[in-house]
Amino acid sequence: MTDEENRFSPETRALMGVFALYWKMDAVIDQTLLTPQMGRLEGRVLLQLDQPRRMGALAQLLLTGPPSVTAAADRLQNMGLVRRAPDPDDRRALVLQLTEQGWEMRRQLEAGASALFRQVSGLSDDEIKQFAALSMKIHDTITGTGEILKDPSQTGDKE
Amino acid sequence: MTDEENRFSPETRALMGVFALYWKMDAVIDQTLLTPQMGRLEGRVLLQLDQPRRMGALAQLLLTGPPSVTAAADRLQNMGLVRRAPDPDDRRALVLQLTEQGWEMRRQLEAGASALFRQVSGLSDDEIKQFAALSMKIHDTITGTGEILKDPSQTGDKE
DNA sequence: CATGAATATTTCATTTTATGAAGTAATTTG
DNA sequence: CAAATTACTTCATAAAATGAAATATTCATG
Repeated sequence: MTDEENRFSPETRALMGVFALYWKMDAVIDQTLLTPQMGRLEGRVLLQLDQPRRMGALAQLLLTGPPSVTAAADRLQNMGLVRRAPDPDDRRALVLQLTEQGWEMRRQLEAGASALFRQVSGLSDDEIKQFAALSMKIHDTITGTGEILKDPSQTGDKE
Repeated sequence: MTDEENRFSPETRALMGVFALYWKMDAVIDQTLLTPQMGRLEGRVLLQLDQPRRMGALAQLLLTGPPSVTAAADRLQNMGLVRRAPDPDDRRALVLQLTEQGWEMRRQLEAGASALFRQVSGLSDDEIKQFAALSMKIHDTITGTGEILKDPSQTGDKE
């Protein structure tokens, strides 16, 4: 770490790397890994579908509104990557699940992103492991709780 | 780390955390830290303006096209947060620099994001420092080189 | 030093994408 | 069983990204 960079707080330094990494990955993934008919949101939906999920659950996970999920699901369905199935527990609801082709696409996406991460991050295998451990901790905090903020209006309910 | 999560490669685990963190931060920042008239791109421009930068340099840093930077600069200028100044080295070029108000806004943004990071990451002070060190390494690899990819058509030139 | 090619930015038209309000169907409440 | 709520979709609208062309300046070259 250079002196230049020491003037930033640890939090800021953490964010600088995360943001740079995300934007770089996002741009390259969009250009190389995603088919032209597939936008960023569709990619994110694919990644969340490691298990069947309800449309509403996806909207909540992706921090977006139901109409966006509907649109993304439509496009993915047209590409044959996902299928809408009725939710046995609630006949209003639909679960989105990957087709065989969808799994293949998702696998490719994950593999491509992993390879890209190695290239772009420049970390050694050992550093990647360290980074992964901390990163996973963050992941669990975010997905596990969701209600970190003090303001109750921000804790997941949008309507 | 749970057994559940062990089935993912270190690279994937690294990315899961980074993506979750980014999306969460992005959403909350947009809702709370940015003024309504200010979009995500404007926020990113502000963060890059720790020093005056040319419009083109910003486009390259932000991985977007010149028209987007022009539009963002227009909006920020209308809010009184930035100023366009002629580049002494090249009369075609303009450098964008923060006004006093812009610095204040940027400071707020950085402080707000840092505080938010503490909350959502759930890491201890010590873990934050570790994470920051690795994260900064990634940051330097990305910003320092830019030409990591093998394919020459992807190494920064868009036209 | 004049001319053509390249570069920096902007403008404009177009397409994508996100957002909000209303609509339909099913569930829950009382 | 009626009213209120919830899940999803549709549609209209607003916001954002993208590409092509225009202007001004610089650079390369003969």
